[in-house]
Amino acid sequence: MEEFVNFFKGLSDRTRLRTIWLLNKANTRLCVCEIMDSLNENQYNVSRHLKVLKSAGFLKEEKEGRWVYYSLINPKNRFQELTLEAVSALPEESFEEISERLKERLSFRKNGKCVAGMKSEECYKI
Amino acid sequence: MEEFVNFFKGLSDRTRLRTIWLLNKANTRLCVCEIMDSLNENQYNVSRHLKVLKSAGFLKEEKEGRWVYYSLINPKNRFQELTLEAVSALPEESFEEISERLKERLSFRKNGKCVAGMKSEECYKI
DNA sequence: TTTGCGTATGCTAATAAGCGCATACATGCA
DNA sequence: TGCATGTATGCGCTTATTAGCATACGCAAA
Repeated sequence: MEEFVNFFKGLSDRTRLRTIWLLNKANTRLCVCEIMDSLNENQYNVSRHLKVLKSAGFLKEEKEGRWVYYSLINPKNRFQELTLEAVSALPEESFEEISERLKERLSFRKNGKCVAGMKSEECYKI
Repeated sequence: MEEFVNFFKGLSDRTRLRTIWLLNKANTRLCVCEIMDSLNENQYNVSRHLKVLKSAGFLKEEKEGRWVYYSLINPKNRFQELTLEAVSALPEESFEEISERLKERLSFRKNGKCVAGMKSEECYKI
């Protein structure tokens, strides 16, 4: 029971809901700095919310050098599956900004990997 | 956005998640005392959580004499629909107790209406 | 109109959640 | 080995959430 409550708790915060939406939209793993820039949130909060989402069973992480990539776990059951579908069904308009920024941010990848780092200003200066 | 977060917040509490599950299971409106007894929670907490759920957009209420009946609102969009489906997909075992007590409690209705009141002991003494 | 009963709510204390800041940790590179 | 950089986390503060208790509200029957 607590498990299910925690699953919903994961989505009960603006930053976390947007994070899940973003990862679902991206349909690929994202590193912390990419999420930061897409959501326009600072590093430590993104990192902390990612931790919450991970322990709630939404995410898995893959470390790669200095970078840590997060991605959605495949749903373990019908409950998780439907919950994530519900997030997918949220109106696109509510996430336009982060969607735009994600697209821009991903364009800086090289060979499918993040190379831009945290100094997002650098990216957008080019 | 806040609306969606609040929807998930509605399900982010044990009592509220069980309430929604119960109303969905019952497939009919339930009055506060029936929910109390089914969940084995006290009156003021049930009442308060119902208020939260109502303002989050889950429930509607119908007053009838001294009784107030709550029921699930028909989903307004695909998001709400899928979220409620997710709740339905939760494992039955986790809700066995409240399911049993609901069944028992509903058996005390007369003409489909609650007449037992809050003194649940009375019901079970018969 | 008084009393009983189902329901709602104000007050308070306890606990949890979230953020800002500083800093620690880890890894790649000079 | 030392430094730069991406990420994680401990601390303190503020705000939100929840439960317990007492009590108020609303309706109906006497």
